[in-house]
Amino acid sequence: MPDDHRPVRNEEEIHLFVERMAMAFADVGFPRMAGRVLFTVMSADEPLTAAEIGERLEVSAAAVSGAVRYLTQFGMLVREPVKGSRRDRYRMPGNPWYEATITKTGLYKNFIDIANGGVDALLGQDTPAGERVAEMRDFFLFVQEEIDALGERWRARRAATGHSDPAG
Amino acid sequence: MPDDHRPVRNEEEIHLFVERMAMAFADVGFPRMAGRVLFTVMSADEPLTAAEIGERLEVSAAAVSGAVRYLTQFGMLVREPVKGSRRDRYRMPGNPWYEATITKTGLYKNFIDIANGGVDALLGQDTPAGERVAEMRDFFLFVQEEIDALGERWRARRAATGHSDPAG
DNA sequence: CGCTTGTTTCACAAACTTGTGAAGACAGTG
DNA sequence: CACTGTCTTCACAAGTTTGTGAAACAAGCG
Repeated sequence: MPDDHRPVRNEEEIHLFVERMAMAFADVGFPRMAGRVLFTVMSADEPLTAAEIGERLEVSAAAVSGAVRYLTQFGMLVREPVKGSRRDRYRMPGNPWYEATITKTGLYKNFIDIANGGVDALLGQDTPAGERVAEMRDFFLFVQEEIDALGERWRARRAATGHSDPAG
Repeated sequence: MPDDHRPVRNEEEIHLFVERMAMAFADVGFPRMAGRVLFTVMSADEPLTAAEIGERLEVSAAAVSGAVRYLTQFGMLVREPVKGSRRDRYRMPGNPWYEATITKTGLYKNFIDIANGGVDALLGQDTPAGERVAEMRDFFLFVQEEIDALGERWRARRAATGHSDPAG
């Protein structure tokens, strides 16, 4: 028995964090179960198997299967076969997914394109309606550009505070 | 009959814009009908009555009622009683709602708070899990700060290109 | 090879969302 | 003070989403 004086994990509080974070993500369109799985793995010190994820969340294997398929598709989760076992392990990628998610998402790109169509349909900016839509488009355009630049500043800041830049 | 050579509105295309924009907003959690009403009013040159909105969208008065209640709550739509009539008119506010929506929304604030709870639950940043969650929190914190500053830059830019700063 | 264990797929059930019609409330008007 | 036109509320129906259990599938092991 190792003489281990570290405090033990408060699984209850951790689970609360997982559920809250997943819900916050669900509120902005992220699939519910995918969020729960994602943050379960994130809050584990070791990579987890599908069965372990299912246990911790008390959900079916089917639900886990669907969620990890979704998550690995976008590189938010990495699947690792375990040598000499049928099980796979799941872990967080080394490159933080949220950075790419926020900065590369093109969230506003969609708004901009549609708003552009609106300006055309409204015969340019010479009407009150056209002017309003054009202004909205310009704002989203501005935000999109700013957020593109933001990713660069974040990486610079992290490098300055002594973080490496690991790959997934 | 006025000798008016302006091209006429292509209502079909305009409606397409309304529906697309509403759907794009719905995809990020905005109520579907509220979006349709919002962009219908936005693409009208004159303020509209509830009945007119209902006609254009071919939806019930009940649906319009619910949507405008939602929208006026957040100042995205302004309700104006019409003198000598029981009808109200709805128009876009002078202060563009999207600016406040994006910059003041505290979208990331929520993530930050929850992630903070996660770091606590994970006993600080001394574990792999705690470190991961803390890094995510720091990123959202960074983004939130940047977006706060972004609003200021946008207003400065608009002022420079000769826009006034009207109130709602 | 068949057995055992773990994963994926699929049809379905439960829960939730969303918009409707109908009834009710409200405010000007004659 | 009833009438009329407008807006709001409410119960419900239709459509979605979401996760489950069961069955099919896959892969190591004896």
